[in-house]
Amino acid sequence: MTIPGHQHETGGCQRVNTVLSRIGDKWSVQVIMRLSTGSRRFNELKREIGSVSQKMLSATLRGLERDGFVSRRVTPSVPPRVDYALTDLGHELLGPVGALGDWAFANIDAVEAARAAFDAAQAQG
Amino acid sequence: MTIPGHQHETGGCQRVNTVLSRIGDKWSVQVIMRLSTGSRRFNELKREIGSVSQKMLSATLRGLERDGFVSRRVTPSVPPRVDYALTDLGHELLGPVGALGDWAFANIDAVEAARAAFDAAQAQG
DNA sequence: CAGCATCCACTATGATACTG
DNA sequence: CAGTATCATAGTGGATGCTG
Repeated sequence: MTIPGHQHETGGCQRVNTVLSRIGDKWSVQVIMRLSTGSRRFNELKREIGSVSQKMLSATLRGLERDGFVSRRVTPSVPPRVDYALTDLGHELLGPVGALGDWAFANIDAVEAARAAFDAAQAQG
Repeated sequence: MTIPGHQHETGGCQRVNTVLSRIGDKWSVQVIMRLSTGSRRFNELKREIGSVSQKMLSATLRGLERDGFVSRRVTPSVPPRVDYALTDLGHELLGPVGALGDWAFANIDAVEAARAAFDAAQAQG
């Protein structure tokens, strides 16, 4: 992406976008950050994140598992036990995602100020 | 984001997520990458991206402008001329976004292989 | 040229109830 | 505990036609 245009030959832009979309969805980054400190059970994650619904946590985990970022280990006991953890690929992803998150966190004030200024200009003009 | 949990005190996670969501949306990164090489007019961008609709390009640019990543300069002529360019903040964003894009591009084969394996396991199991 | 307005299909998210 | 199934709703994205 540092050399604009160089990946269009192979349709790389659209393919890469499927990964960026997962990063941008509502819960994936939350889950990845939680798992960065160790594996978690389903309801552990749900409690920690708090505001996520069962359905969305389930869907998010399935998406991350499908992409190869998260592993799912089932212990067939009663009650059942399922542990989620980052794969090697998931840990690698943590690098650039963390950098983007850090940047966003460092600049969130500037972004929110820009939004406020824009909205004010709209309301007035 | 490298120190999990440290930004929850100020609700940073939710606020940061609004930035990540913009990165994850369908057209923002495309537009940012195009503008990284210089300013563009509306229809220039539309032609270059190709598959984007007028409505979505318009909405994407307005969103990026609102967040302070893109500037919009109007030349009141006939026909009208509008030039879009990255702001300083937009150029800074290019760093982490480019890194994530590079990572995604470098690992897209692994991700697609994981997807294929997952889908095959589903179809069979 | 650079858009906005309208209508429509599809998706994402959530609330609730149920299951092995 | 760890989900799936169902229903309801809000938002996204696209097609088309119109405007200054």
